[in-house]
Amino acid sequence: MTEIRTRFAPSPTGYIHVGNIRAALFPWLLAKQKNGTFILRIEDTDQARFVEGATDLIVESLGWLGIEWNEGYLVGGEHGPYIQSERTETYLLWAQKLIKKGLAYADPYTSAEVEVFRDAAKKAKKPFLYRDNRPANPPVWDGTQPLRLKVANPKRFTWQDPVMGELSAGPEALDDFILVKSDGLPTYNFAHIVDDAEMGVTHVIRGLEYISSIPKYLSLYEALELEVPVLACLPHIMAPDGKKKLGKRDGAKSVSEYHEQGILPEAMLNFLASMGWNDGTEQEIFTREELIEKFSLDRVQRSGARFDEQRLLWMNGTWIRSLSLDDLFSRCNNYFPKSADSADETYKKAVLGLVQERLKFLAELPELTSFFFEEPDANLSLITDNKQLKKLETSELKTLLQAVHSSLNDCDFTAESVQASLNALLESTGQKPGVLFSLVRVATTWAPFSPNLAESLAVLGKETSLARIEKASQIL
RNA sequence: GGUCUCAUCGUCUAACGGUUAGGACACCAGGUUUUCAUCCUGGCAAUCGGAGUUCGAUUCUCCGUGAGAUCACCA
Repeated sequence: MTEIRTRFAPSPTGYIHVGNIRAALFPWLLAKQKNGTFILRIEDTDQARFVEGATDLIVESLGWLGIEWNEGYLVGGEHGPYIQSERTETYLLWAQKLIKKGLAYADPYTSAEVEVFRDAAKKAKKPFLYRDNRPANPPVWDGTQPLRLKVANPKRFTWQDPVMGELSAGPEALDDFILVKSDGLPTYNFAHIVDDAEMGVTHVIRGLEYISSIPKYLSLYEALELEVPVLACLPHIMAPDGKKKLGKRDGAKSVSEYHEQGILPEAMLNFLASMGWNDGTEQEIFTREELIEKFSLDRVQRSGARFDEQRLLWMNGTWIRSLSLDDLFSRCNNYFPKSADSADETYKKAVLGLVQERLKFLAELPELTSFFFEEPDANLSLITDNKQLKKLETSELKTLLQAVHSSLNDCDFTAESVQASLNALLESTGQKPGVLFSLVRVATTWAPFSPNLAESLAVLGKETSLARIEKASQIL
């Protein structure tokens, strides 16, 4: 059996957004599953769109998700270099082969002249094909003109896509496209085919936007006499609101933005994979090992899927809850509120333990926990708007708080003993839990919602809890 | 417009041609001595339309319709 070799070949034109990261995920899963090789290749033949630092961003995003490559950019390999701008000699070699065979020729026209052809075709209501205007006697290519493929016999191509099934397109889809630009650099159309062949790529997996160009690639493979790898197209991820392909213009977030928000890489991987793929069972949560084990191209969905952030958040929440406290804590370094900087680790862990089950993403840690680390500002509307507390007179509230204070004063402040004291107060004051517990909660946290009361007080400690209750009874 | 592709709850999806069309997210209601969350229970909700093949069609075929992609010296 031949080794499976897949690749991700991004262009360094900006950040990687969540709409196109699957073009890395799926080929990586396949390579991992088959003990094959996953290659990272940088496609930087468009100088105009090159963005400084974009490559680092790509590397960082892949690294965060744990999509590691064992050949290619930075790690090297037998088929390098893995940056297209460093491979121009190779492309020129292949271009010369085509010229010798009479299958490539210099384009003598300026882009303005080509534009005239295009307009003429439009006026005649015919689709524009460059090959209809092919020059009879093209000049010798000197490298300053674009080099075009000569499609010798336009025909219908039929091919097998593991995701989409049998695909075909007629000769109208074929044209004399540009192989080498007048700047001497190859086009994507040319370079990626040469590279995939030289690098021994067996499965080309990419977004659906390439599907219309595949007949062109097929004609080039034929001209180059190269074996055609498996060509698979992945359906688009659509914008959450619209029905368009998710792109940066529709506000597609970068992978690193989700990283910063505190989405777990496990959740992101799980979510991305389960958009457009499932194993046929009712399983929703997959570990990365399970994904590697179970993934298959023929179970990839054929239609586009909308990016549903709520579902991502749900999935992230379940992943957060599945982590051990220590593991979760190790990931929260940059997410605790500023006021927690001076707090000790044991305390921070205890706080984290209280909110673990309600955390949907790490960046919401401050709003959930700040009152554990700093004195909260009193917000009396929490009492006046509370459907239980607003029924009581201020004096009654004060009396209650004083009762709580003195009762808790005799308590050793484990969660159990705090609960026991509060329960006893329910008896002695004759108040309903809805009143008493809400009051204590507000007085100690001044937050619209907070974790389990007894546990919160236990973590807060006797001194702080009593001081806050005391202070609250003065403010009222 | 040409070419190509797709089509099941609001969303993500399952269903050898035979199921009361299943699950999950979201939403709604109830329960877990207070809030938010978790957890549990229940509820709402779908096969784009029309022909054909078949005893039987979400599934196969055709025609519509809708949606998307692509038609660059971008990838």
